[in-house]
Amino acid sequence: MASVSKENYLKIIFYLKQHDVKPVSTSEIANELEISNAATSEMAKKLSESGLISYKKYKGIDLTPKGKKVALGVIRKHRLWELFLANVLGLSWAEVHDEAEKLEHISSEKLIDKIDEFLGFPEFDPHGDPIPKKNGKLPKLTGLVKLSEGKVGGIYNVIKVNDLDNELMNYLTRIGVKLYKQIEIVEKLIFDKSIIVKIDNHNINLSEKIANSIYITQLKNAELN
Amino acid sequence: MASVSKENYLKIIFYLKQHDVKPVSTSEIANELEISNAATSEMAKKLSESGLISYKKYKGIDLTPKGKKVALGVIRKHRLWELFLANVLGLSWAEVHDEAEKLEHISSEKLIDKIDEFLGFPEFDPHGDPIPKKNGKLPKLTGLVKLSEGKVGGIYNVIKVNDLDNELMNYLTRIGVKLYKQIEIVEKLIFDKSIIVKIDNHNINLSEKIANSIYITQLKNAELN
DNA sequence: TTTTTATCTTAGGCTTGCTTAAATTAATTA
DNA sequence: TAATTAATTTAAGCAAGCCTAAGATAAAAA
Repeated sequence: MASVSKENYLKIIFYLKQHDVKPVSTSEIANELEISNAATSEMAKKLSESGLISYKKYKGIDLTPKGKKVALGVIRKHRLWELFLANVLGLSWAEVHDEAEKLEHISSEKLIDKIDEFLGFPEFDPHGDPIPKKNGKLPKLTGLVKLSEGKVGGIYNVIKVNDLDNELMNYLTRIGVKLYKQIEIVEKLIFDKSIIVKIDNHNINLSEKIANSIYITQLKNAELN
Repeated sequence: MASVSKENYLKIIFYLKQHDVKPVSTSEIANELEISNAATSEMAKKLSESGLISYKKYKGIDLTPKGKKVALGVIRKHRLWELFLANVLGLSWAEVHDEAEKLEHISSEKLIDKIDEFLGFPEFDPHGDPIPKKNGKLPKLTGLVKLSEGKVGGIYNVIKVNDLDNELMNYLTRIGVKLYKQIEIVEKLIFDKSIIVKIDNHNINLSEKIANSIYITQLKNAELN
């Protein structure tokens, strides 16, 4: 079992690799984790000895398949916890990250699987990021569409909300917009491009700006509703 | 913020003090935590310096009000998590303890309060132990009665199950007996002292032995049902 | 290509929380 | 009360993870 620190190193390496093909440098990691380069070099040696990363002095770091598996496991735990904390326990979207950052390291597989089951095996977390499956597979974000691009009469699932603006996030929470929430587009007003949607059987008017911040995906069985 | 280790010391000291008026000795703590006496002596010095315990060399340890508050906070977290894991996420009664042992140290007050709220501010955990309130008050176990002592027609709440036997616990879980579950006594059979109860609208016959392992408390509004 | 600069690693040190072994204090018994 | 035994504390040391400062290597500039 990797320690909390080791899991965090592996997680960060995984994230840094997503944006770049080159090996990750020790200083990039040090920057992200806000620790010294020296500490990162030391840890690189240890992780390499455990077979979790491949590392050549001065040449940067790559995850081995074993290390990638650990990283994805941690990310899976993080994202499932975020979703659970937000949708089940009602913590604000601003709070869930820090809490999940701790929970991801101490939750057993069994507990995580129970949470996964409780949530109905969701594919995306409150930020719209894909939740790794038990087998390590990452769901693909296909057909990501803005609410403003949906059709009148269509029933959609919220799968991502731009969390750039905290005030917006709080407002959305207040009116009941949360991940996996069902939304029906009742009417699109042409003169101000706002949209009337039905949430929890209430009709609400959302401005163009808000409708552009909510990403949706069509329900597989939308026709049945 | 006390470290994980320090929280565990304080928690154990609190438990050991419950059974005895005398100060707790360092070796008792060492025994419980399965560490050396030397480590305990060292830690005693530190906790004393932080004002969490009162400690005189060779004379044993007592919690200060400050230390007691921390201990009760940890115990509150532990017991709320146990109940949540068992009743909401469906982990077995055997599993919840180890999981809660980790969760208790990394959960924010806010998260715990949300769990408390989600559970409806319960007073007892899956083992029937009282859950400290936010203010540190411990609910009293008054009127603890065995199911076998209940009245025919009475509607009761399960508040404690003797978890001495794992097979029994699993059986009870299977038939739906869990903490805070409502149980109605339908009939008491005299010839074998077994009891027919209604759980989830099903009638089940419980042997005398089982009925003696389930502790109940009368619902305040039993007459209204 | 050589020099300079930027990046990375090693060396030595610190803190937390543990260990074993030795020393000290308290308790028991003669 | 003194001697023995049991309990407790101190001393020295170890591992994990961090730090700063110094040294080594690679990259960029001259």
